[in-house]
Amino acid sequence: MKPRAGSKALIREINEALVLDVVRTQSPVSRAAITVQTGLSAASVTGITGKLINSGLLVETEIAPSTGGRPARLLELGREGVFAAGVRLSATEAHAVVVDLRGDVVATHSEPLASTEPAEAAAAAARAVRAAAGGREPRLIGVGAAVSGVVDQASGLVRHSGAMSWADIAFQELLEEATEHPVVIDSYVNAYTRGLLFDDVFAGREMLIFSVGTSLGAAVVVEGRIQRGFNGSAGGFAHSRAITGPEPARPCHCGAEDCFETRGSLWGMQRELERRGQDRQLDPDGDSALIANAALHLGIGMANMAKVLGPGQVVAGFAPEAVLGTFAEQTKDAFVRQYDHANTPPPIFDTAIADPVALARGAACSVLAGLFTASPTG
Amino acid sequence: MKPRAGSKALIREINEALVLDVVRTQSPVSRAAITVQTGLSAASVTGITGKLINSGLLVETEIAPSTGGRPARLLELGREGVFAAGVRLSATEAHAVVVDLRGDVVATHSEPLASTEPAEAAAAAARAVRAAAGGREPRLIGVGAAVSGVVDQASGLVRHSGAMSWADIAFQELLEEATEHPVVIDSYVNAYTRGLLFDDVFAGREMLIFSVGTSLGAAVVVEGRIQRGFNGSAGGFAHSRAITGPEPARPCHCGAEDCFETRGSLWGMQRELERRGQDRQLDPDGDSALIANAALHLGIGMANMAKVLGPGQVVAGFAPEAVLGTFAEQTKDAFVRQYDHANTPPPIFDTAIADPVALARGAACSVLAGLFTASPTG
DNA sequence: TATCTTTTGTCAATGACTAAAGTAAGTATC
DNA sequence: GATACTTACTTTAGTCATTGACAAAAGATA
Repeated sequence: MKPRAGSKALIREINEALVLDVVRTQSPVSRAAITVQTGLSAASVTGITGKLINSGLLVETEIAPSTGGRPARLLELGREGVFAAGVRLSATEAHAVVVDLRGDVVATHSEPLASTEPAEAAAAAARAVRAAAGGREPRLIGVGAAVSGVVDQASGLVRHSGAMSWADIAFQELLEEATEHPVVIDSYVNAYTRGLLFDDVFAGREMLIFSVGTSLGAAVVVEGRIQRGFNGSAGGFAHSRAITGPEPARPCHCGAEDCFETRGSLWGMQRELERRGQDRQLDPDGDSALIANAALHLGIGMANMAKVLGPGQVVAGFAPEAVLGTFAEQTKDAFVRQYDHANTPPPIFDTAIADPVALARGAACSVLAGLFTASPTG
Repeated sequence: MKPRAGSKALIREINEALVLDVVRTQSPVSRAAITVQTGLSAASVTGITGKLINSGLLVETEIAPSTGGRPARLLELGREGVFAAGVRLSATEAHAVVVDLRGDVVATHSEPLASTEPAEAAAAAARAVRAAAGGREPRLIGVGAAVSGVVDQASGLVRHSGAMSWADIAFQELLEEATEHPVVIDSYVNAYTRGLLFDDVFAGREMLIFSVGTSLGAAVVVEGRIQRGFNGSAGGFAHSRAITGPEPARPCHCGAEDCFETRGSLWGMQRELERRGQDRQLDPDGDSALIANAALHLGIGMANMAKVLGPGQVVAGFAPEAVLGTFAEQTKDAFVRQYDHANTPPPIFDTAIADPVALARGAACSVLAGLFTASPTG
């Protein structure tokens, strides 16, 4: 991100974002409290909140009981002023949600994909967004899209997506033309992370988020910002090498052997079943040994990555199809055992479900995040 | 880092830093060029450079040949306006350097340590700084310190240092009292990285820096900023688990087994010699197999970490005592072979020498960096 | 010499902030 | 019930960094 010169406009942007963020996290809140929290003068807060109320981003709701003087007039984020949309794109459907300024989902719509051809995918995504938005479309400030694969958000390119069979597709531009709204694209796991960051429970400043499903993904949050790395390729722990011991090596679709993806993903487990000559679906009960082995490798891999970055919190989001008996619990156990050896305290480890709505909502939250942080999106 | 409200002072800081950084990277440069580069108006550039010249941070040097109009009056960083000091602290000595605004070393001084007791270490460091600074001491804007171990720069605490036998020492405060200057502390590898970032050759925005010596260290640079992680514990790849195959497990001083530090560090190699009953120094020729094995593990570990973060550039800084035959070259070979499997292009891999002066200079550059970046030090 | 080009400096206007004073709307006290 | 006190918000006047417009400087060009 190229540095930007300071100007009065920048001051305003910073302070508006600051005020909005205080209201977001402490809603409902008085102007006096905003003054204290932001360090701005009371006069500035009056001016800034006035402008934000005019544009519908803030609303005055109740009047607080007096604490000995004039009672405070409490402010909250406006639920009707602006909206953001998010789409989660898979090979078969586009799942759209619309959220209000608070990140609450107010509408959803799902649209089938005729093909994974980029233009058709963008058209289907646009139809889904339009249907979900309905009469709110003029108040949409942008559309976020969660795409499977390696996504370079800065350039708007999908570098590589196995599920869609894409390579270097300018999907941001395609979707902007189809929806006629500003678009932000991101990978599944980064979109999911955005959603987590928007909620207070997971709003840690140093977090590591894993997505576990057909493939594996990881997102890195440092100082409250998602790190994307060179060309958006950060978090690619799926193709780090797992520690395998005496078991036979497993070839990975990437060309290497024994990547974590061959051990811990649904793809890897299914592949192992095939190798054993069993052409059937994974069975949580019958394949418990296979699942336990996957969980072990996943947990160890996650712990190794966690030790590199030292996050305060680790979240493992399991896709609905990856909820297999005690897979998640076993992964957590393996993580805790492996991390235990280090002399730094282990991070909090949470497991969660990463379903299509969570991904689409996360993508929408990427759009909202622009309002609450002044510096370029993080 | 808590968000800070926008104000005229902040704008000034941002723009002064912006101007200084343009001059730093493109010196010598005209005001007109600064106008283009920063996006500021010519009027602002006149005002800002005027103030910076007054305080000695900039100097007007030559006059450029005319390109058809009034010739430009070129600006450079002042060599005499301000200075920064850096100290590299080991168990036996404090090595201080003083650098000018351009990061060039103008003086060095080394002072022995009577003991590793924190107050004595701070006193020795202060003596070294004072001796190196001499008459420039009033123009010192701060002192940077590079300490072995896990350092939490934000709180100024050395969390853990094996070499010094420290745990949770408020060394920043001690050194501020001893030197009567503002102090920034950092780990060896982060300080070294600072120095690299100050030079154009290594000023990549996505880099991974490793230090290889008695112990191992890693620094993560994302978007041009050093990432410290939770409690400053980022980059701790030394105690990730190495992939070992059929060899016997090696216990690590941290309590775990087969950490990279047991394989790739001088400590690990020396320890392995002892295990074999050979109580002698490592021999580059006689122990070439041991060294080759260490290089292999190092290279693989570095490549795995690189794949997680996707840097554009990887630098391995070898301490002078870790220059052992072709150790560095073999490490690079192992890195390239391991990375080759991934479907992302491999980063540029450089090896370099990380000697005491490089570390001390890097620490000094941490201090200078505050002048060239407006946001809190990164 | 006159004109053009490029760089640098000056000045009034803009606007975002702050301090200080004022207004609003309650509670506490006699 | 009148007065004083508290707390919350608003208004006013003043400060200051940036900007656009213009002026001045200094050499090239014809």
